[in-house]
Amino acid sequence: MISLVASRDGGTTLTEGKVAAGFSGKRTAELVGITYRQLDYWARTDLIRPSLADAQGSGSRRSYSYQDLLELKVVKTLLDAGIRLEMVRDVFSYLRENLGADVASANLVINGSSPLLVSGEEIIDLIHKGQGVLNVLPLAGVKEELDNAIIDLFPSAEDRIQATG
Amino acid sequence: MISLVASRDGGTTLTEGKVAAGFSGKRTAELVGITYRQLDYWARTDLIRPSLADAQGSGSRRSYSYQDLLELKVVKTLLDAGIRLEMVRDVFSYLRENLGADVASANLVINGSSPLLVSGEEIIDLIHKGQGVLNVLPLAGVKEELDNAIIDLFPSAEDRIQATG
DNA sequence: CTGTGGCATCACACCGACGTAGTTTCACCA
DNA sequence: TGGTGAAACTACGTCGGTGTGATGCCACAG
Repeated sequence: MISLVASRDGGTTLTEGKVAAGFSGKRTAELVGITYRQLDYWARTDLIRPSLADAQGSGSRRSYSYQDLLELKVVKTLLDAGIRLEMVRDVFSYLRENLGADVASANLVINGSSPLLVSGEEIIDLIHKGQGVLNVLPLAGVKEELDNAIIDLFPSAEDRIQATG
Repeated sequence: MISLVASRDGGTTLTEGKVAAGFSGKRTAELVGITYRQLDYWARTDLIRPSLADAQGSGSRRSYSYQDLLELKVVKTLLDAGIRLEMVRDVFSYLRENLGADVASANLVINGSSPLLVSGEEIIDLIHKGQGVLNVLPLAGVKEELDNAIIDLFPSAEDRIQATG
């Protein structure tokens, strides 16, 4: 399990120790590498909503958690791999129902519309018994890319990213 | 390498030994499990064209080879797995340029837009070094399903399907 | 307490990948 | 050697997933 203690949106200045409110919509899009329009569309259509503060009409602000960013990055990675958004929706709704929110390490394996979280060893079995298409995504790489993007934008926030699992 | 010696479209009757002209559009769609509209669209947009006889205007007939059916079934399987047609196009154009037409056994592995044909053992390496999404499709299963569909429609054609590799 | 920058929202357009319906034209059978 | 059924073609509609402004509105700075 991995968590970011503090982010750098809102807050009067770049004061150390300030626990910010999360990531704004625009910043989230930047960090994840998607357009604001995509982020907006995905929120409206219930793919991924900001867990810290949802929109409440014009002028309000969405606020995304670090966990949200991770999930968004997973979506983006799957899209880049040529997977349809519809399938991504199925995957996430399934994961949310059948697993905790700790979609963190391990590998995401998609077979049809029933995804799994498995270790590297277990994947081999799946391939040998493999019927149909197997989509394999190592989540560690996703986290790494995201953290690099964050550090790239906020160099001093480096120490705030802590590995707990 | 796997080849079907004779099919069962055209030809006066079900005469044994008759080497037919291939599979008609409608039959091809049935056997592969797609709609005629999809088959038509894919032909028009240069995804997969009938290699035995292309269309020559209204009233003409397309004629698909067994190899065509295999490729069409691969496309269908990838689509069912939630992969966008655009990615499928990239995969096939790459395979046609960098490999022979013997897209037969082995496993199809897609990493970005540069697919590979590898054995079961080699896949393990790819996963360990895995960056990004890996799409794995065992082609043996695809052929099996196609052959079953053909035998299902033409029971007496069973002996005409020969494995040569 | 108020002005305004920034964010959500809206309206419109667009493109790929088809579905549906109607039309044209050939291939094959009688 | 025709007729005709079936296959290719055309036209039009649709839906998801965006891009592109324009507009409305609130949160926060001052």
